[in-house]
This record gives sequence, C-alpha cells and structure tokens, in this order.
Amino acid sequence: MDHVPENSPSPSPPRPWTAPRLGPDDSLLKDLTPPQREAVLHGEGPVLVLAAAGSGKTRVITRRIAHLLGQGVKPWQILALTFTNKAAGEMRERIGHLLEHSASGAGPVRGLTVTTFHALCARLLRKYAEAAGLKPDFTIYDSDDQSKLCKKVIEGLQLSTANFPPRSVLSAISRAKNELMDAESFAARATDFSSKNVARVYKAYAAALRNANAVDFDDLLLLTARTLERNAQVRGECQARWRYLLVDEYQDTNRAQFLIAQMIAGDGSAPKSGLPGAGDEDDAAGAAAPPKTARGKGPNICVVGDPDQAIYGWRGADISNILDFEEGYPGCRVITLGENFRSTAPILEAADTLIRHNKRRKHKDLFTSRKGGEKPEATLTSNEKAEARVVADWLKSRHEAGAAWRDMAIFYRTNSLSRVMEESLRAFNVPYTIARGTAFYDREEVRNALGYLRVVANPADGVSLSRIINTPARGISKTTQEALEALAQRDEMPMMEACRGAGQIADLNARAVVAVAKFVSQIDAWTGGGTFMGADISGSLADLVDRVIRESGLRAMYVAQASASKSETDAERVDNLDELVSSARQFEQEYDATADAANDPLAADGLVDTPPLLALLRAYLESIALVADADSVDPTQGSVTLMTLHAAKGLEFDSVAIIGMEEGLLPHSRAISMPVAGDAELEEERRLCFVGITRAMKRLLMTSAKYRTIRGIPERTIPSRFLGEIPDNAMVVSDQSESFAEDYDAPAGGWGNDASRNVGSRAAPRPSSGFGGSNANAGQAPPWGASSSSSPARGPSSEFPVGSKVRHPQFGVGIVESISGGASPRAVIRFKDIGSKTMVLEYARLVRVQP
DNA sequence: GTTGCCAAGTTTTTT
DNA sequence: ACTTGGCAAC
Repeated sequence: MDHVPENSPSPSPPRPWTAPRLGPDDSLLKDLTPPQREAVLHGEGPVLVLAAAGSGKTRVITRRIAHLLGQGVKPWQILALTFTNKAAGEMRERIGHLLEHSASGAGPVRGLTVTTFHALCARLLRKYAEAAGLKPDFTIYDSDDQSKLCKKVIEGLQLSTANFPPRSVLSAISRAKNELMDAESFAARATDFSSKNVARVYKAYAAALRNANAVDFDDLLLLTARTLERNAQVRGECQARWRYLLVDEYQDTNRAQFLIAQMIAGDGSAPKSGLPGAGDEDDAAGAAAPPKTARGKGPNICVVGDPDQAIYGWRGADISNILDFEEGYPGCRVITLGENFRSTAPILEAADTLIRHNKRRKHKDLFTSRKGGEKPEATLTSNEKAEARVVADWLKSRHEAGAAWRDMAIFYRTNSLSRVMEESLRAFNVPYTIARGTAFYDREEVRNALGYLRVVANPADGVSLSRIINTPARGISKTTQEALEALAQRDEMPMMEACRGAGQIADLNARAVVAVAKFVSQIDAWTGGGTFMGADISGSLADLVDRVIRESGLRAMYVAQASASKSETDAERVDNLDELVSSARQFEQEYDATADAANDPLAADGLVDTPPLLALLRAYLESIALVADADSVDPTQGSVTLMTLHAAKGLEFDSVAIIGMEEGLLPHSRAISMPVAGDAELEEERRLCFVGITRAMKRLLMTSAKYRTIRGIPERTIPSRFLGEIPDNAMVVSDQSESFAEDYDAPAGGWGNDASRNVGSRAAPRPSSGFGGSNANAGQAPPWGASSSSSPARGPSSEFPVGSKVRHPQFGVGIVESISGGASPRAVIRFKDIGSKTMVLEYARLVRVQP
C-alpha cells in the first residue's frame, strides 16, 4: 500500500516569504515531505496541522520552532504547549539539538517557553495571583488531597458521604470546572435534589480550597482561563510576550485549554500598536522585529493533532476543538500529514482497518512507502498467567533477534494488569520498568514527609496539616484537632493560626496545649519563623528536607517500625525517605542550572521578595504535583517499558505487546455498558487501541486470555471486538490456549468466527455469558482451577448451605455456620484451628468439600 | 490517647 | 484480594 503522497490541496500559493537561503534552514528542511515543509515554513496566521500517527509531528513542531528562531523571532516570543512534562522536555531537547547543529549561532534557547498547560497555568497564576483571586504561594492539591477536603466539606454541610461519595461529587465538580462553570452557574443549572446538593458542595469546596490557599488541578486551568478572559491587562501582557503559539496534541484539549490558547493567541493584532501592514512589528521589550509578513492574517497559532488519537474525552477533552478549528480561525491554513514514517505496512494496515470502524471521524489515508514487514500477531491464551508467559517469551525472542530491551514495550488498558506481567518478566529475567511517575510520591511515608514540607511552604494548607499534625503521634488527639478546627472555623483563620492560639481554647487540657505549642515551634524552627533565614537555616533544600524528616520524628518512626516488624516494606520506607532527600538534592542542582527566573519576564511578580529557599521549596513541591506517569519513561534505560495505553500516546517502540485484548477490558466495560450518543465512548476505546497499535514500528503482538482473574476470581472472557475488526488474514492468529484447556469447551478457532463477531457487530445486549457475568461459569472448573471435586465459590449463597463443609485456601476446612444475604453475601465459617470467621463469599475463594 | 481490629470500597484512563 | 477509614479496647 504505497501511495504517492498527494499534492498539497492549495494550488501552490505563493510562499509567504522567499525560502531562506541560509545554511541552517537547509538543514532544517532536509528530509521533509512537501506538507511537512509547508508546516515548518508557514509564516504568520493560524495553521492546523492534522498529523496522522507516526507522520513526523514532533519533528515538524521542533523544526518549525527552530525555523522561527532562525528567522529572528526571539525565543521568549514563542510558547509551545504540551500535555506532559516528558513531551515538553523532549521537545526542548530536540530544539536544542537542532540549534546546535545549525551554524546560525542562534545561541542558547533562553526564554523559550516549552511547557505543559498545567505548568504554564501554575506559573501564570503565581504571577497574576492577585488578579486571579489567589495568593501567590498557593499549594496544588492532588486528587487525594481533593478527596480529603471534599469529604470534610460534605460532612460540614451535614450531608452523608454515603449518598454523596466524595469521589463522585468531585468528578461532577471536575466536569463543571472543565466546562468553565463556577459554583454559581452550576447552582443555577441544578434542578433536582442531588445536583442542588452537589452545587452546595461545589461552593463550599471552592471556598475551602481558597481558605487553604490551595488550588486543584482543574482550578489551574479554570482560574487561568477566567483571569485571561476578565483581565485585559493580564491578557495583553501574555499576548505581548508570546507572539507565536504552538499547541501539541490539540485533539485532547478541553474547553478551558481551548480558551487559554485562544486568548493567549489573541486576534493577531499587535497588542499595543495594532496597525496592520508591513513593518508594524512592535514589541514591549523593543527587541528586533520578527520576519516581515503582512499583519492581520490572524493570530500566530499553530495547532497540531490527530482526531483519531483523541483519548481524553472522559476528562473533558472536546474533539470539536480540533474539528472546528477552521471555523474559529477563518482563513487558517490546513495541512495534512498522512504519510507514516514509523510503522511497517502490515501494522499500519491493521491500524487503518480498525480505525475505519469509527463512524464519527474525518477520514485520513494512512500510508507508507516502506515495503515489507511482519504481520501483527494475535494470540489467544488460556489465562493471564499464560498470557504473561507468552509475552515474556516473545520479548525474549525479539531480544535474541537483536532488539534492545529499551525498544520494547507492553501496553494495557488498566494498571491492574501490570502485576501478573511483572511477575512473569521477573521469572524470565527480562529487565523492565513501569511507567508510573507518581508511584514514589504516592507512598505513605513520602506523602507524610511532603505533608510537612507543604505545611512549611504554606501554613494554610489544612489538608497537609491534618495529615501530619499527629504523625508520628505527639499527643495531639482527634478531639484536640477538632477543637483547633472549630477555632479556625469560628475565627476564619487557617489551621496553623489556630494552633498558635491553642492556649485560648478553654476545654483543652494542659498537656494538649503543650503538645500543640511544641509542634508549632518545631515548624517555626524549620521556617526560621517564616523568614527562611537565620543561623539555623542552611539555604539548601535537601538539608531542609533532611531536617524535616529527622526532626519531625518521621524517620525514627519508620526505623522503629522496621525493626519491630522486620518486614521488607517497612525497611523500604526508611530508604524512601532518604531517597526523597536525594530527589530534593537533585532538583536543587538542576534548578540552579536551569533557573532563569532573573531573566524571565514572566517571573512571578508576587514572589519577588521570596527568600530563595522558600522559592526553591515551592518549585520543588510544584514539580512533584505536576508529574505524570508518562513522565517517568526513560528510554535510556535498558529495559522493557510497561505502561497504560493512555501513557503510550506520543511514544514509539520497535516492538509492542498489547495485553488484555478482551471485551470489558479493551473496550472497557464502562464504555460498553452505558451507550452514549453515537457510541462515543466505544469509539474512544477504539482510538485507544489504535494509539497502541500505531506505537509499534516493526513488531506487534496482541494477546487475549480466555480466563482472567479479576479481584481474585477467575472470569471467562470474550476476545475484544477490536481483534474481530481486523481481518484474520491481516494478522498471524494463533490459539495457544488449547493445550491448557483440553477439558474445556473452548470455542475453537479464535475470534474469527464466534463470540466476538456476534458481540462486535452491534452494541446489542450481550449474551448473559459475557464478560463480567459472575455466574457465567458456575459449575465449570477453569482449566487451571482447584481440585476436580470443587467449583469456585462465586455463585449465589445457596452454593454453601449452612452446615456444609468448605475449604479455604488459607484456613483449611471449615463448616458454614450462617449465611447473610444482600448485595455481597457473607458467611460465618468455623474453622478447625482458627475458630469462626466472617467472609465475603464472592472473594473468599471457598471450595465446597463434598460430603 | 494510642493501638489494633473490622467494614467498606475498590479498579479506567491523568495533569 | 487489598487498602483505607472508623470504632472499640487498652
């Protein structure tokens, strides 16, 4: 399928400028296809680049930036926005490389802004804190902090957390924030009892955040968008500074991000002297003018994306931002990059046939001029362990064939699938790393340490304060804390202030008052009484972190735990705390190297007088708050990478295995169970699968397990409809499950002709034997199951009548004493040695012992 | 005030 | 199965 690249649709319009004959630009244009070149050279005015998977998108963006710089555009006039730190870092690096190699003497790329939406917003909000209604030293709350705060708020409103689970209330609030709806407008739309209460929570939650001097992730975007919208001066300053805006992965922008980009781009007129015409370039700093082109072509906004790779709809991303871009920017140039330089033809063909099943889509031809290549493989295994073995084995054989570990990856829909895979890789001695950037900072001990640091940086941070005020135990009990909270609430002051005034609380005993006072003076010692100066303050972040971990007693607490329990994990906790100190030290060093706050026109005004140590601490905490899983992917490591399909976006690997290609997992059950308009969610799942497939350069393996153990119970599965949508002759299909399942009525012949076809054709009601049906397999022993005389315990409670003999994998044989019904039936079972225990039948893995 | 045990929710994807 | 939060005993 080697098509000839079509000519660019526009009948060769006169180039906006004559092609530069500078040496550097020749190297920038080398190896580019005509459409790529067009995108790189596009002058002023809006441009939409529809970049198919593997079409050299990053290359186009980086070369375009390098080209702009080569044309005399000042680095600080360019703003490039991405979704992950990793993408931003990579882009920065590649631009640096390009400039190094071009002899243009472009110099360092100081002031060039290449960052994520969230990091940009954090920065803008610190600089324009006042306009945004914030204090510049705000803390960024992650979802855990959000939950805690939200829960407190719900309780404060006398609502039950059973009827209003913080998680789901938060997701409603998040959705509202993504739509730029504040608490008032949300309340205005609320009609029913439930949403009216959610509106109340929203309002109180927003107030609580401000009171804690904190923002959540959504606030970063929402408040920035609102500030830009309402404050002409802020908007003007941003527009004056950034004259060229580039947005990567534009298909994944939500409404807030769309507006932020739109407002920074402005309408294309120069902010202060908007005179159109040649030579009009003005800029506030009086620097040299960028290349001459007629003004009035509209804003210099360049967005790059691919509607077929839109996978964040669930997070409020609005695909119409990219689909309707042309309407929002009339006269914008549209450039389509369709040629794929990444994958072999057979892999590309599989991807293409799959994505063609999406109805709501702008079709783009995917093509490559490369010939040959192996067909993708699709393998059915008997269970997830066999699947993991097959994958490990496959990777090994690839390695033996000469591929480096770092060029291989395993993708899955949900994080929970990684565990079995890990075990297998360990057993096979395959080096691997899991892309889970946040894992380290999510550990209890690290969160506790960070809790202290956050209180040090922002004493108003109530969530962090309540986490650490009595960890380790220092005699500040729950009742004491409640008394402090009541005081804080009454006098509308932050918790930390209330702590200082503990002595005034009448019904607090002397011991508690002393304990609180001691705690307060401890914090003061670290902050130098808020000055972050003085003889006791070293000025080093790592030293501060180390001090806090030791002097708080945290480290001692975990050391004691470790020696008491002798458990591996407790010893690890101490190591992790030490690791945190190293991470701070590393940050400190890198920060010193890159900090250009002094040169940065955007340096936060509100923080000019911030002591350096405090500034460093805040930057450190912010960098932690904004890490993503995908950020930790480090290709220099010689190991196989494991990650979710979402995290895989934007990456490429020589060999890719996608595991868990099953109904309910790859089209995730959440996307199938509630069919929304036009199967939108199902189509997003298909795009997710498409993203996974198109990451593979040379080899692709997709696996499906007949049985998968979910939360401890083996479930029969159905191969993913997506496998059925790729013709069998386009893949190498193999069924490796037979050997394990002789005694099982396996549907022979894989997915080409059976269940998946029926299921896949339409989102019709699936047969009750489908994925997730807990009784689907009642009475049938899974091939690897327990002894032949038993069946897995997952049916109704009638399987275990009172008096029957059962076997528990851990406790041995016992007698059922009583059964309780309900949603999750439980049984009281008396075991021989242990005595009676209550267990949930569904999970207990009980096996009936025949009388 | 602290420690230990039980009950409940949990697992879709992320800045 | 596994973690987390609330309650009861020490």
